[in-house]
Amino acid sequence: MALDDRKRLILQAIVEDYINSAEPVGSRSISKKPELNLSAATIRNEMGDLEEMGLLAQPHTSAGRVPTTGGYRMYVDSLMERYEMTAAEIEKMRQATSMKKQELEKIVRDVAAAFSGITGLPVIGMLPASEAGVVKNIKVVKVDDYTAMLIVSDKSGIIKNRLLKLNQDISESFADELSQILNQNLAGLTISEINISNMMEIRSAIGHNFEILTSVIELVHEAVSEIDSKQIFVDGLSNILRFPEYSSVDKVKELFDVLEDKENLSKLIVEANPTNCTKVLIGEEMPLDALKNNSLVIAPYRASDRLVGLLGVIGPARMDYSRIISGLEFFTAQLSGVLTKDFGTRQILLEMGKGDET
Amino acid sequence: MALDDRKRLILQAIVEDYINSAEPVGSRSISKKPELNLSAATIRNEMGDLEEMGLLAQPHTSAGRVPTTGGYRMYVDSLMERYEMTAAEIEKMRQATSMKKQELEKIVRDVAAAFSGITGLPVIGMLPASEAGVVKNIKVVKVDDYTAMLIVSDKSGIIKNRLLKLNQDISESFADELSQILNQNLAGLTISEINISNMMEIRSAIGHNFEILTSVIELVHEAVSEIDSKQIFVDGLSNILRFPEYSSVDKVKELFDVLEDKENLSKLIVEANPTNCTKVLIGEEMPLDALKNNSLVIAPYRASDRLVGLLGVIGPARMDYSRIISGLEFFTAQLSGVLTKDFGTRQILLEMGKGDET
DNA sequence: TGTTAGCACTCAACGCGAAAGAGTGCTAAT
DNA sequence: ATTAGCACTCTTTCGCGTTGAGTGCTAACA
Repeated sequence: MALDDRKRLILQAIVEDYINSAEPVGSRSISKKPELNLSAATIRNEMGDLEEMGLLAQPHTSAGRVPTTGGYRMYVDSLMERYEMTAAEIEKMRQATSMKKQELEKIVRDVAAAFSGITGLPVIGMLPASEAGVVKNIKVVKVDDYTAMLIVSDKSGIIKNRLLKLNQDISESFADELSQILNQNLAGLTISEINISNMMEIRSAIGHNFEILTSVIELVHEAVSEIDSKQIFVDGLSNILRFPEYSSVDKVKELFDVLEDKENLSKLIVEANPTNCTKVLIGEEMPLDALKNNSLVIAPYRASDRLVGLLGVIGPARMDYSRIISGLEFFTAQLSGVLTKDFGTRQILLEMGKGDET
Repeated sequence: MALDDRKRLILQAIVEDYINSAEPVGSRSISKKPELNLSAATIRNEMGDLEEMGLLAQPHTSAGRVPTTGGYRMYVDSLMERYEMTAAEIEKMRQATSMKKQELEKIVRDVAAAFSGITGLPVIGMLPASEAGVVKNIKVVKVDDYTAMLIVSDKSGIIKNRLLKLNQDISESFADELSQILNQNLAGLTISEINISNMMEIRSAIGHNFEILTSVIELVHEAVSEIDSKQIFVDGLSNILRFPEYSSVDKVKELFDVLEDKENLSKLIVEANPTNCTKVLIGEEMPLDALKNNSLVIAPYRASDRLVGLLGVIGPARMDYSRIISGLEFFTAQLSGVLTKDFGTRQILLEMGKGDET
């Protein structure tokens, strides 16, 4: 059976009506729309056809129709119109990205919060996973009496730091010396290569003050592993409570359990694999059984053509795809723009590492 | 009417039964307990008395009794026995605090997560609010080509840092120069005192490179304001979904709305004001109407006698006070121990500031 | 041949009342 | 002072008829 223009219009109308109302839509309410001038009976016939094609379903015999996963898919792929963001939304976005010159993590979190506010849905953010986590440079800086800061940068330009609490005061020159020793021994190594044997070497190089060394190694290791693991977070989780889909606590718990488990969530995002463009996972397309009634829209953000991280929106399958997709693409584009601009031509985040400096 | 020993025993039994079952407890189930050898009828008489005293209430005439706020209060203040933490719980705690030598924030977050795991309740953590946020020392360190790190420490020893992305490479000596200029102009000032006029002064001191300066000032301001505002966070929020008290989404939303609003939450915590010991707010004692069915247990943690921050547990009024209170005191004591030990005799966090060094 | 009005049919949702069950308060006996 | 017994109350549950939205089918119509 062919999906002619009239069927397409009807399907679109049904999907959009359902997205708004959350209630199965009947033939009468569609026949009332002025754009298609048809009686309820005709609509009913068409609905029957659409159901046969697997695009619609009935919760029960005497109910209206509800889009199936396939129906939403058809809508998203070829029916819906692009939503234009309002001036207010654009303004909100601008504000979230205007506090420039910050760390990547803070920028992304701010953007996620703003987007969650606009969509009224939870937003998932993923920060870059570095490649291999190769230590490029380590620096120890005296900050205060009894406190030094350890700054580790890796080859991909990510920077992590840790405070180092000491039992005794150290001189600035000792900090410099320590920096040098650490760099000589650890620069160029990956996290897995930093182990007891390096530690021994460094210990002998220092020759004294064993306690500081142990702490330092511990902290370097910790900082590097943080670089190594991709970070993931969720903002605006409680937004979903507004949807009738989550009127039962069991449903809420099901979703929360997935979203609070970073491991699982990370797997989900990676499986969605939005390598180079916005990806939409609808209902039954979701890889986790617990999420079969939800949808995920996810898109990458970049800094001059290189993938940096991901931003996603999760919600009921009955979400406003048009707004969400347009919005997400707008936001990731903005984010990419900010990152590309702010971090200069030779990207701080992306630079592959050339010379060392200590 | 006096609260004799028998009444106390009965009240205790009722409260504990209700904490376990979440259902109004009837006279029969209490009379079955071997420790008080009484018939249901006798228990009923006593229950009537306890109700008259405002310690129990009936949801409706033919239901069992439920503790009132006053009943819980009596239980917490003078009836309950101290819960002894199990070896497994202590081990979990030990692990959470064993990754020492970290930043305060990370330690507290780890402890909160561990405690949330043990209690199965949301845990609220509050990090120190500094006094006035006086800048003690500012340091600019070159980290990488095009990147420098700005490290601001305040008089109370809190340290914040910001990455500084540059359009051009800078030399280490320029970073040092910048550090010196910033210190000369900003050390000793509070956040509100750092404004346009200082900025002008510094600008004239540098004499060139206006763009870097603007960013630096912005970041200093940002870092100092972060010191100035107390940080607050909630861990394990989804735990509450397990309780029948939150079987309706409205109830969940009510609680979530309060806990997601950091402003409100902060006010709540401050009003609870657990100045020097564990404080329990029960049901109607809660300052917010939306929380009249919840309770909050909150306790301070310290570093050698000086208040550092707070840790709290929030949940239904029907919470296991004995476990929660014992656990929280154990945890805050551990935390205080770690902080006191790790940060040396002259506390890094608490030191009032003596000399400067650049 | 496509469209529409009419109508019987289906099924969830709602409201109502009877029955069950848990627990109480009171009274009288121990 | 305690307890057994009993009438009473009130929620919970279940069954059941009613309602109403919406369908599918058929026959009339353009």
